[in-house]
Amino acid sequence: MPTKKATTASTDERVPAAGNRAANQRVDAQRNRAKILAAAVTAIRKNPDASVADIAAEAGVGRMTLYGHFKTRPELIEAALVESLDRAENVLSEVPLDGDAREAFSRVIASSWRLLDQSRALLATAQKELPPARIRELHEKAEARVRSLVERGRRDGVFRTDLPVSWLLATTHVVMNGAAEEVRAGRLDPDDAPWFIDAILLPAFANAAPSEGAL
Amino acid sequence: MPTKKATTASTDERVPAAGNRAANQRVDAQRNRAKILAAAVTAIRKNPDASVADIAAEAGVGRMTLYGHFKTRPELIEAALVESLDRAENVLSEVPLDGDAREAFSRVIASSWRLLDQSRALLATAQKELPPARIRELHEKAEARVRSLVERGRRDGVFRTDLPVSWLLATTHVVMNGAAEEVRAGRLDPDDAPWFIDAILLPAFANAAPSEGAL
DNA sequence: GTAAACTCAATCGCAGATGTACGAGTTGTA
DNA sequence: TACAACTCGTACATCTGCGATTGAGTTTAC
Repeated sequence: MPTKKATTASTDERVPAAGNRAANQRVDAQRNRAKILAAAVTAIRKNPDASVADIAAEAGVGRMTLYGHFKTRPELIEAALVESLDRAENVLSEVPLDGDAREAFSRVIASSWRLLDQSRALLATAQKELPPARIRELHEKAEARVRSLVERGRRDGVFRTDLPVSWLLATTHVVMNGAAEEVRAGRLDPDDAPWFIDAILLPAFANAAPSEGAL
Repeated sequence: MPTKKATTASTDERVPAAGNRAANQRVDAQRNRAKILAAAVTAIRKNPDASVADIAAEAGVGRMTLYGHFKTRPELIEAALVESLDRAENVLSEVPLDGDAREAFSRVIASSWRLLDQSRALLATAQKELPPARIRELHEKAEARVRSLVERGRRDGVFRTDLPVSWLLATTHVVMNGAAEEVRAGRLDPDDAPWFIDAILLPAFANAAPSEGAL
């Protein structure tokens, strides 16, 4: 019996944010834990198939030290994803969403696209090893933010209503990912990326002008 | 000593396209070869990490039969990709590119996006196992077709010129992939997909109308 | 200063994939 | 019909990754 599902509803007190952690964990252990999580993100970005040993090496700790903090590989991946999304949430919650929906949308994009670039390799890995429900759950907060913004833009009459919101969100997602890919390939300057994304998405999402009509 | 590299410089005459193949290969062998190539595409689409054994099973042949046709896994992947792109090329070469650039663009999209969906998993796998130069080489034909169309649209004044062509092509690519992803997730009807893609890309690529300006 | 917590190297068993070797059965072709 | 080509199962060697254990040494906390 693989004992695989011991992790699901385990009484592991380390996963929830913080507070009880400092009580029984030594400071160097906490440091190593943080180093490992950061290393997971960067190692997987370099090589999506990075092994646990690769991540440990990237973190500068022994493989067994890593296993001391994370019993299994999926547990490590999940913790890294949670941490990554938490940081993203902190950044995004600072972005003001009021005013013109188009301008707010641009602000969100400018703040989002780099974060997305950093964690998308990790996300792809997580999708292979974590249950899809867990993935969705972790992404809901970030997606809800953009969704409500787009919906407001539609109510305000500046965003088109002839396409489903889900398709507009999906488009936003892939265009940002595409920009990240172009940057990586050296065909796009990172500083230009937010503008390039805006230049595609704003006309694409705009409510059709009465003069030109569709197309 | 593992004697691993005895295979490297073999004088295998089977790789080059065709012509000498029918001469010394039996018809059932050719059929099996075709079955294997088709199976590679579908198996990898189902599971991007499909093993050689998985592909052989999907093809309904033994693993050793597969190895009789393709000495190594990369050789199999490359052959499958070449075959897949060849079929795509056959379809796309039928699409008329004259007339209004926007309409021609829509026609290309309508013909492309399903093909792209079918081979994108294979492409992702190939990118892990084949040298990048080879990948680029195989894609040049298809990309050149769309590129020249976009460039003509710019000369005709219907497509915008304030963004690099490479970014427009990259956007086209990711939006089509996004549509494929939405279809797979069940959030988008396959029959609607071409229209949804058009609805995003045509306004995004349109030369800015003088009445509304740059939004 | 002592005990507990932590780090980490070495080693093992297990599983899965690739590629090779052998060999016997089957089928197309001349 | 007879031969060569082809199929394909079994078995094997190799490699890689995961996860566990042992048994140290080292650092932190009390």
